[in-house]
Amino acid sequence: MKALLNNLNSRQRDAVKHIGSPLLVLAGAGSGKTRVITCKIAYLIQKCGIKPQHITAVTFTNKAAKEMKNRVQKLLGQGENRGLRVSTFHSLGMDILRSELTRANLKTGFSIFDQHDSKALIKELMPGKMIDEDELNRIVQAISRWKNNFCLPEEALLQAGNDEQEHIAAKLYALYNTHLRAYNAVDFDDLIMLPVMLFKDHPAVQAVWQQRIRYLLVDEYQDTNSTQYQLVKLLIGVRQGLTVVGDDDQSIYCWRGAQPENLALLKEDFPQLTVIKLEQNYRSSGCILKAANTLIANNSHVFKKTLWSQLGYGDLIKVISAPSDEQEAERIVSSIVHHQFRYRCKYGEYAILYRGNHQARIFEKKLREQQIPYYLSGGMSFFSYTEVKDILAYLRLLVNQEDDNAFIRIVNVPRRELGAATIEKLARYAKQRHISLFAASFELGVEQVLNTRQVTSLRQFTDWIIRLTDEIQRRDCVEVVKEMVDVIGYAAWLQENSKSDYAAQKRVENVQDLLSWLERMQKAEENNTLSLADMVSKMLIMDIIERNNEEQNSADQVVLMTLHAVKGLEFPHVYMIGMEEELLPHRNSIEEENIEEERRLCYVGMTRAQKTLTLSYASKRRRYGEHIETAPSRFLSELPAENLEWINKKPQLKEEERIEFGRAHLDKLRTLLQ
DNA sequence: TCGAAAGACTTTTTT
DNA sequence: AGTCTTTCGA
Repeated sequence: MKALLNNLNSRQRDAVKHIGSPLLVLAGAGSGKTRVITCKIAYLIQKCGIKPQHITAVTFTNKAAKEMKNRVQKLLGQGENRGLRVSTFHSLGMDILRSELTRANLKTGFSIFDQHDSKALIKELMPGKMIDEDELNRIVQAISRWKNNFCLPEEALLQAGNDEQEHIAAKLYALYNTHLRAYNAVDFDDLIMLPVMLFKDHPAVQAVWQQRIRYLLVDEYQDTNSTQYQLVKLLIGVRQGLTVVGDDDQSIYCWRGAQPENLALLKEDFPQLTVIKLEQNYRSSGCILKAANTLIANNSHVFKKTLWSQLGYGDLIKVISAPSDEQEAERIVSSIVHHQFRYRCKYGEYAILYRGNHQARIFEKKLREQQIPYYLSGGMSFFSYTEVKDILAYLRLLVNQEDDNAFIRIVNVPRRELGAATIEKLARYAKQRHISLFAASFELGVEQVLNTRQVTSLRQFTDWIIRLTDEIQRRDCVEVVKEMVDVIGYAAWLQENSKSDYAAQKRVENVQDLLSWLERMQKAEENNTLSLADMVSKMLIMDIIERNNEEQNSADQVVLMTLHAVKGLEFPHVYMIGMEEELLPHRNSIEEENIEEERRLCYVGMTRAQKTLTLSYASKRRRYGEHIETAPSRFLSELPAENLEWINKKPQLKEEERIEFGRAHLDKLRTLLQ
């Protein structure tokens, strides 16, 4: 215990020991916030006698949750963390819903729709044949925004007023929700919103959960949306057991409803709130930290804070320019090769960071040419592979036969002579009778709509599914699932439908990964009580790829990642590429005049670096196949010149650009002198 | 109903 | 440039 606290600085220690009232920890980048949270959990258990099952820590990503769990385990003795809940907001929401199915208006095995499913459903519901993709996206976003702001369809309709587009979206919102419920399904946003509704409607249920969670810790608080904050408030009630940790400078998720204002709002909602700032940075060299501070000083702030570091000044920040995106990649890769050779570093110490996923492609190519091992993060989620979605759709249907989306997805995969035309007819019939496609297949009425052959194939399929659901009850469900994959001949189907043998093999592997993950999940559960339904829902909100990360993390590979995905991580040597106007800041953000979030994104990237930081840009870039002239990012000119080292000579600026560049510097000097 | 080939569209970030 | 979609012919 002593050792536990001795490893902390005084501010961190205050944060850990503060129990009496709600606490807000404003933790700058690299100031040891995860350490504070994990130590606090250990402290609550060991020193305050709070049982682990009464403590819940909430994070935003499964990765962060996992990391936190591991670190707590290391601090505590064997078995001392039994019952401790460290989860994402979404899986906490799911647990709440599962504990109160009936009152939440759900049935066992409810499906979780991801964006793809949701989008497909909304598309179905949109009137008119001509569907404008932009409009669809707008509506999907609008609905998500409403759910994130805890705005019910009725309110949305009222708010829409005379705005025709909003009105249409609000109407669809209501319709979409009705259909979700009919499918016994919820979407991602519902996982937060429905628990809030549940608590509001049933104080008794709320009380149960308040008993269950006596101390709540929330990580990355600046990323919470309104609905999530409401959930936090409902869980806390009048009790004071709350610690939230956040950093308004690292708020980069406003576009999906995050409200960094929630940090300031805490002060109003909890008048007894204590605020502790963590400003000592343990990560980056002085030079990097100073530059990052200067950059972020250009943003407006509610909470002032200045990071400082006891680490040495370190190397200057390198700026590399290149005539084209291709050469940019070449220069960066060769810079890594040289550095790695000269200083005997591991490849795993380097990270290449960028704004958009597509930027990785060219770097992949160059790294492969040089035979440098790399790890590409993000891009494709494991669950977005068609083969994974297919098998998952089978599982969803086994668990929840009302899930029409799952039904449509796999009814003819592999081929069962039940093509689009047949399903179309079935769907029309089901709609008229207000029942699911699955249920419709058993009705006598379908025999009028479909021909004999179609009916036979259809019933063959649905009967088979029924038999399987029955078997799952009686036998080891993972075994049944494995057999099912064999029976449908899925591997052969993949072989036929892949472009190359290699691709087919990869896809078969993915399916096997999915199955072995199911198996592991089943075994991990103590008394083997996990039903298939539980496993499917768990799986849908957890990304398997994150599980494999562990192996990948320990492998010695250069990391390629988006600036969003890199939050929370650190690397000895960081390369930020594509430091150009229209890219960082992104052109859409420039249009929306949302430069501050882009600046924070840049700040997050810079503060990942421990020893060296290299920024690069190209003056010509390929976009949609054509060459575009680009300009260096304004953020480069916001950095203090004395912290930068231009590797290639500064590109010739046009006269007006040079004046602009100089003016920016003068402005900065002036503000510094004030 | 299915496959090949032309054509359209893409790039913001993700639980 | 690369990927996903639509179209046309069998």
